[in-house]
Amino acid sequence: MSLITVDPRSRTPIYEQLVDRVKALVYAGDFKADDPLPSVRSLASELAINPNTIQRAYNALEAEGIIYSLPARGSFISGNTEGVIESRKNELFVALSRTLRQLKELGCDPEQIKTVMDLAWRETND
Amino acid sequence: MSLITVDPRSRTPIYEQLVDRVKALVYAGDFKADDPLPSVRSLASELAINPNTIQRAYNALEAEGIIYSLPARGSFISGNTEGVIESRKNELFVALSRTLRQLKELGCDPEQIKTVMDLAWRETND
DNA sequence: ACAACTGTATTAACACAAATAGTACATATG
DNA sequence: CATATGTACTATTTGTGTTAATACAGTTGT
Repeated sequence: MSLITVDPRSRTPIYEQLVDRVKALVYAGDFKADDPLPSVRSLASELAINPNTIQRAYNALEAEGIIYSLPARGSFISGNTEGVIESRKNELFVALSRTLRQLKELGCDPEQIKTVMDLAWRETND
Repeated sequence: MSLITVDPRSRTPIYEQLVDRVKALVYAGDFKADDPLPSVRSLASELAINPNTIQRAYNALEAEGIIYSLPARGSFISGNTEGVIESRKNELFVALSRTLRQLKELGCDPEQIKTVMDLAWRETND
């Protein structure tokens, strides 16, 4: 059974869910450099999805540098997961800054923000 | 000329853009309690958009409690902009917490996060 | 009273993207 | 050689967003 799952009832396109799922597995460390992905056909069969949809997702992932595909060989996680994760951190920093700016625009109390953030930080500590 | 604008070339649905735009105007204080919105027909004419699309956006806004509509009278900003803005703050706090949690999961340095946040906070000060 | 405007409702048609279905090719693997 | 791989292509279906054209009931201002 593959780690890759999908919700057919979601409003977000299946191929996009696949992209997000693979990314998440890379971020979580469940997928490491040069790990093999399920073949287009086997994953399609397992998820009861058309192979074309799987390939579309793999194409998008390859375009983003998350995976690479070798004809007649298979598809594999990028050898540079380090860079992929670094890019992700950058995205999150941008999101963080934007959210803070929006809170400030709403005239939110800086003390409250600090409190919430400290709480969120400790919330899920090991 | 109305404050409400739309980008026809965007991939996000027009009615959704309208919803987001009205919300943003409420958050920014440009729209206040019981302010009148453009009529369905006039806004449709001004933006060169079908009236049905405008009404769909207004329906969504009413369902969210952002506006209210009176048949034969017009559509107006909710009398409770305070609660609307408070809800928005809540959304932003949730987003903030989630982003922080994701950064932590990526093993990001807490010092770096603090630095970026302090920078983002001062970035757009008056 | 009346013309002009309001929100609302309905039905039909069109456009586009997502997804499916089916087939085919070239290549690697054991 | 049989099997599995990524890739390519066309056709079709499906759902959603958008437009189009009316229509109704109620208010507003003159």
